[in-house]
Amino acid sequence: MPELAEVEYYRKRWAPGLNQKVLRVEIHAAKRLFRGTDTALLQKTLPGAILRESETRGKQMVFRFSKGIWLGVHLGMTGELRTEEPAFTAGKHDHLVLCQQQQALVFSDARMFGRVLFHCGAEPPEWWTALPPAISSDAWSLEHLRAAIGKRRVPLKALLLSQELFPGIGNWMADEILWRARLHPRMAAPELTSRQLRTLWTETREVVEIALRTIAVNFGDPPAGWLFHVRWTKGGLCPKHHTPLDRATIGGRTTAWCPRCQPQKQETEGR
DNA sequence: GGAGTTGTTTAGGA
DNA sequence: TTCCTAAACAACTC
Repeated sequence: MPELAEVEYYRKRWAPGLNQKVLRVEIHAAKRLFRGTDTALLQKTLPGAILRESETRGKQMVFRFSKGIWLGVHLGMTGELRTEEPAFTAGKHDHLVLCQQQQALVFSDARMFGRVLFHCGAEPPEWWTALPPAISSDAWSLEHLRAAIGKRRVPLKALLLSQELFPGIGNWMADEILWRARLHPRMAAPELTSRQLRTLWTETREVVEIALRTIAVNFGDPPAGWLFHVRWTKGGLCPKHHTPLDRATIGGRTTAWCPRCQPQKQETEGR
């Protein structure tokens, strides 16, 4: 489910556990969610540690504890965070449970495309520091985007799904951005006029900003009139012109677009 | 029963 | 080497 705004929403669901000690850890250590993670160290170190703060970057979350502990969580396709009663016992898909006095912090993920990372030390782990600049940050400038895209020939849709370039963007947000920018998902970056590139940049930031204002707060829907509301429905219509949406697999993912707003052949739209 | 799912990673081809 | 694509991962819903 989660793209950046949903990730932010789930991060906050563990907020009740801030400044409280972890008493006990339940873990399905053999699951692939923990691939590459030192689960023995996690189980040994986390009890007694106090949850201090948390942060998201794109789809990646980090929870920082006392004792220099960094717990990374990626939700994959079906992951979610929630809290339960302190005496909660882990169910089939509850792969990590941090039991505290007031509540249990639960990470569950049915499909297990998610991931848990663990690091212990004064310095932040490489998996956190190496993340690209956030779309809402000053560093994610038009120049940054132009340079990062380079001459890449892949369809725009595939570019938008690349977490290096558009951290936190996923399938539905990519479609939303291209629809608002009036760009066909199969266009390639080198075909864009400088004006179209600027529009792509502007609309990316706009969609991210609005999504964080709406979805991240209470898991609400994006505003009315967004493609989001029609992109999966059979016979979905463009919110602007009520034109039937086109659909195809682009960049390996199901993509919906409006043939009228986003024509395959872009007319020269001036400079 | 088959197809499809808001995500990454990797093997292998061009 | 670099860039790109398709398949794989796994469980659930329609």
